[in-house]
Amino acid sequence: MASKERILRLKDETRTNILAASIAIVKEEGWQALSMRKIADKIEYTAPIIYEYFSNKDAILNELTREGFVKLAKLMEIAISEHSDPAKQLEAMWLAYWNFAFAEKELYQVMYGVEMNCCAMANTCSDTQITMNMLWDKIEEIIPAEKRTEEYVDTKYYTFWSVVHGLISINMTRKSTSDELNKQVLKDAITGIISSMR
Amino acid sequence: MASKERILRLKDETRTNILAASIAIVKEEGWQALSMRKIADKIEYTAPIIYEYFSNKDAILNELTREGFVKLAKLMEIAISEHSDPAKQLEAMWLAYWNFAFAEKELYQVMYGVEMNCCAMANTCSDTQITMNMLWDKIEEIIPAEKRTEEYVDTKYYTFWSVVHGLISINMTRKSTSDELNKQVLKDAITGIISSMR
DNA sequence: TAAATAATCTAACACTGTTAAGCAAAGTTA
DNA sequence: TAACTTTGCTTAACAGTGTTAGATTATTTA
Repeated sequence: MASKERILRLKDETRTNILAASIAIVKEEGWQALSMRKIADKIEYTAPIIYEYFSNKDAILNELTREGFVKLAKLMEIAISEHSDPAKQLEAMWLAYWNFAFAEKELYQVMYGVEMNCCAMANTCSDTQITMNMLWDKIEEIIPAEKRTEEYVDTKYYTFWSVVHGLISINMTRKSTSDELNKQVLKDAITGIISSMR
Repeated sequence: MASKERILRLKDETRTNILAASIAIVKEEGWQALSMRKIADKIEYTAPIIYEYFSNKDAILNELTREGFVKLAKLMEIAISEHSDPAKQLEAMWLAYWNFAFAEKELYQVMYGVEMNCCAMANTCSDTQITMNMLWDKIEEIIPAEKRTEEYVDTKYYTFWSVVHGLISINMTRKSTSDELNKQVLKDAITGIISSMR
């Protein structure tokens, strides 16, 4: 009787173990090192066993993504509960989002498709720099002389870059949003930041 | 005499062909489908030949990244040349950046490590939605009633998300920037957008 | 104890990046 | 012209990947 429950509990446990082993491997060696055989090794089984719990590797990644979103939602609820003013709440929520991204870096990566793969973007090659410098210089030019410190230019530069790159990569990973909305957000952000500079 | 030059030119040509074949494959089937053997097939050689032009697969990706930055820099110079007012120039530069990202989607992906790998973020699962809704609702709450249209909330929501996600993913791929600067940009952006809402 | 079922593993397939060995044509030298 | 060297390219292999089918072992049931 109860043995059935025990078995079910055990099955559930190895399912959890698979996920835990996966995230552990990723934390140790990065996403590109995650393989079915390595997971199997860690849970002391052979690879085909995993397919009785997940239909394929993507299913594991999907489940980790789901767990990531659940965790994030919980953190946001906490953030809300710690303030009463809505504006403060919103700010705390975004801060929670930010902190989550770095506290659970690996989860954030699989949730939002950041880097994961290839070449590590090591590229500090000169060509990478050119574009940056062009933008940086132009921003510096616009900022009135009395405000023009390196720090200030840096801040504005990163703000620009973040909003534009963010909008782009959000659009690339989930392609739902309308072009109208994108252009709107983009224009708003650009003109907003520009006007804030002077 | 001249035959040496011809041969060198041919060598250069197959180098170019390798890069062209690579980007063609990626455009047809995505980054995860890019393999050495497929490239070799396309240039009508066998795989080991590629290693006489590039030390490994990463080197190909690096070269494509470099080419991407060169292209982007050129587009930005054009953007500058088409305006005289610095603010307009800067705006045109960011628009050029934006347009480049979608015109040369594959290059942008390898340049900035967007998605590339895995599971395509298909995830329209409910858990994904929860976080979004929490933020969306809170934003809606803050916006004064007279401005509160769905479009307006959407715009603000995406602006928020873009700047935060952008800042995060920039930090994850190139980990140079200081925490000070990050917090500064983040706080500035959040409070800036919040104050712009009401 | 024997049959049936569940749990697990081995072996294999078709791929991946990468390297070493070999072949055949071309160029160089005697 | 004959022998030698270099070049261009291929085949074969290694170790790894995700995934599946079949065999094997262990457990439960009759």
